[in-house]
Amino acid sequence: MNLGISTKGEYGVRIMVDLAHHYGEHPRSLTDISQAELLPLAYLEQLVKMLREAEPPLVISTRGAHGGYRLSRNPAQISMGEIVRVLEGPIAPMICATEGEMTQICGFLDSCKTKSLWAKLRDVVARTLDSMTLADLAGESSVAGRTGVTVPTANRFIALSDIHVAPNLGFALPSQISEPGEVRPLS
Amino acid sequence: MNLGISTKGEYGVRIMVDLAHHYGEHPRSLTDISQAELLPLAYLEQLVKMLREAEPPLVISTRGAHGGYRLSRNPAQISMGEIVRVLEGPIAPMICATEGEMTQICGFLDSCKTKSLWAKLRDVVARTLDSMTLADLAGESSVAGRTGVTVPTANRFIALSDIHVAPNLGFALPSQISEPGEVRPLS
DNA sequence: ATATATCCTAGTGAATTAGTCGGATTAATC
DNA sequence: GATTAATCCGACTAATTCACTAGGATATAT
Repeated sequence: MNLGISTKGEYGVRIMVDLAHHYGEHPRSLTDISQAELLPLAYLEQLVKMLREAEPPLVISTRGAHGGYRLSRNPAQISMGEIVRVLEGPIAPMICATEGEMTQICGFLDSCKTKSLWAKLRDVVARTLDSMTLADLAGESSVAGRTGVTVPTANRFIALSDIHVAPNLGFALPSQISEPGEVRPLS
Repeated sequence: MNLGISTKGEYGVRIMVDLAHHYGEHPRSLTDISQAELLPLAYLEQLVKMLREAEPPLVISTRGAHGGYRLSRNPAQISMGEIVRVLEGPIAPMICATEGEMTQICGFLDSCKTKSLWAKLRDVVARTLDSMTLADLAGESSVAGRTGVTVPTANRFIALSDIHVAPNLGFALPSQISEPGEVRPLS
């Protein structure tokens, strides 16, 4: 079981974590990222395209020499759920349990009693991903990963310009499982 | 995103739910199941083979005319996690986050900071699947059949619209999310 | 002008998926 | 004993997806 996370999702998340580490600096080139993460450059180009064309976009590009990519937002305001949805599509254990709409498709089948299982699975995954932000992941030191100790140094990367925004404390998530395209206004 | 649940897992679970529904009766043939569930018989044969050869086995077969399959245990003692693992393999978002052992493989890579995300995802999925039994899905207490005592069905199906269409759920999120959690040594 | 980037489309070998097919074996019933 | 109904078993396959690779066009700092 691979949980549906392909290299698209894996590499894409690593790109975003890398960019989060360099948030506020100059644009970071894919060449640098591919060397730092030991990932094929040409493949990353495809993935970063998805991140850039997402609505709303997750990264912003600068062309030409000394160009590259940077996050479109503060890392604390980019949830892992948003990233994964852009790269892997809507969270769905199977076709009849796609996020948002599944009530109808299998509804006529008595035999389809497994719906609630897949729905629960989907919701639990969605909530888990939506409850973590890029800042949570980027905040972990690599040493912590080696020792196995998880150090969730919460919410670094809060730029001064972002202070007026209410910080996301990671609880009481809106769990907006409805539409990936819709922006949560972070009320 | 398909969460790694292929038709193997989907059909296999439906076989098990079907068998749970006929628990205590005669062996149920795959022909009956395939007609009831509208699934290809020859394909189900492959899946039921996995269920039968699992250690410990999930179904027991009877050959010859009037033969078929029956559950090896009471539905309340078969967790959905056990079924899914048999059909889909160990629960793992990706290779470096396989159940049980993942501390080592990517540990040397500074870049691999996404481990905790996939580990959390894996744990939350495993916990969800392990917390549900066939009896929960079949919608009836299996004890009732054996003891003769009629047990009111406590675990009725939760309508999917209740789960994800409602704007807010009105209750606090389960503690599953916040806990980093260790892997449950699947029993 | 050159080097360094992003951008864009297309192709490709390997693997997986979701089955199908043909037949062998076993057991109940006529 | 023959027929029938079922489990068993291995191999084959079309289609799709995965994980890239190739080759260029365009944009920009130096």
